[in-house]
Amino acid sequence: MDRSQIHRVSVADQVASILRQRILNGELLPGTSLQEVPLAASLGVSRNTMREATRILSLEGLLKRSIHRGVAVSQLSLKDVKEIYHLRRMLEIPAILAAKANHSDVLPELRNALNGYERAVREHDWMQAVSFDLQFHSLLIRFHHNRRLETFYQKLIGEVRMGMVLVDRSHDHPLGLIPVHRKMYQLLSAGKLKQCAALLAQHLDDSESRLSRVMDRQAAKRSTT
Amino acid sequence: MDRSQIHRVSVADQVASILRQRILNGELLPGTSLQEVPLAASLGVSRNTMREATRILSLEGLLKRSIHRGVAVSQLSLKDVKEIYHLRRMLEIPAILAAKANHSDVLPELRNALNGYERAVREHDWMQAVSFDLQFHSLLIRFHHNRRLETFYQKLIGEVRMGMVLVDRSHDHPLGLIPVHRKMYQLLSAGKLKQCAALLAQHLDDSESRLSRVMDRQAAKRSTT
DNA sequence: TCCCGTGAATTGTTCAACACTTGACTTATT
DNA sequence: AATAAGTCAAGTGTTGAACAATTCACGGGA
Repeated sequence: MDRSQIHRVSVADQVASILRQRILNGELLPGTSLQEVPLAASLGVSRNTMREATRILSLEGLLKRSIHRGVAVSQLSLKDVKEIYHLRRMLEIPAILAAKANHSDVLPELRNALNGYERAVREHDWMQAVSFDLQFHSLLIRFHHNRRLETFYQKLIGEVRMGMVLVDRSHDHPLGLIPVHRKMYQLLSAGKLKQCAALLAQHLDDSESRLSRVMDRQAAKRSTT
Repeated sequence: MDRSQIHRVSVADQVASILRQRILNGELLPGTSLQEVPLAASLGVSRNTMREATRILSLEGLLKRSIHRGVAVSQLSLKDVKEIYHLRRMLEIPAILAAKANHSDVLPELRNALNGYERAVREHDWMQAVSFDLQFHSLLIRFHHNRRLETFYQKLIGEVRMGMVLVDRSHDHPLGLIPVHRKMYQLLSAGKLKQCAALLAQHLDDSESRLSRVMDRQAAKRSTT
């Protein structure tokens, strides 16, 4: 076997990563059900390994496991969106307010995410724009300096992303929102934390209603099918 | 095999529950390493099932998995305690402040936990006192009305508990803290949310320093062994 | 139409084998 | 004696095949 690169991680973890990526990229749409045998075969791993991988993803919330009925890509409901954005507000806004000048090591990374975001929007690369958008927000959470919080938030972001990639299909590109991130970055680096927090709150409201609209449309489409 | 009880849940989940309970009860102390074969045999399940179970618990943070070196019960470091209590403050205090009279369905349950706690303390049943204490705090989180938050918080509480059961061995029973929960309950049901929040903040500080002390002692003991 | 067997398909679980790592122990070299 | 290299057993990682248990769709009978 090849295995050129160092495999410090187990095959099960690698399989989980591959599936995670497919889900977050929108290759596997919410509701898609996954069958163990064909999927394991297609990736060249055993069924047991595939089961470990799906176990991981179901604990992350990306897959939903129904006993004796297999796993399927999770579907966000409107209630889920509400819950997630409640949490985003609860976590991101205090993060901004906790951003002291002393730990400004995050700023360059925010700058980076911002640049990537703006470039992606210019090039109409929606998927990448989503990536950088969410990366920007993840970086904000870093101001809390709390590893557990970061992994929890990352899980939330994964769920959000699962919904956001559907926006592409809804032709509802929020191109008008481009300047918000830039503005937030400017306020943040100027130390105007309260203003930045206010802007963020507003931005999250926008984002939530946009995502809700998409989920609603999806739900309607499903019920007619 | 017996299997009298209804198994709506998979065996792997049941095994995970059993191990979780053992860890949270202090039967399996932090640092204990678990071997797949004997453990699986002792519970009468296959190695694969045991692996799924340990996978679950390691994603919950109760077990730590080192590739090719097996799993061990997680050890809380002082940094972990700090992180966890940072989060507890961040989540519990706003929960209190969000406690409106309109959803007071939690109050009776709080009352219940309170009674159980006080009884356990009177009877010097430390383990049960810890259970009711943590249940009380978990109920506070319910004021957020957010399922994701509750499961996340539950994970944190699991980690806290893993440390708290060590207190028993340290002979550091915080019996002087008995009235705090009662007082918090009274303030809460009287609608004096700000006062309650302030008391909670203080209580969390106490709790954190007590736990830190225990972890410190444990770490010292480990280094001399 | 409704209810109930029946059976194929799929998941849940077990078992046995082999591959790969690790850590301790042994041996060789200086 | 100290250190490095080699050896080996124990344990985890992964596989493949088998069987058990459950679900769901299908079709026969009241």
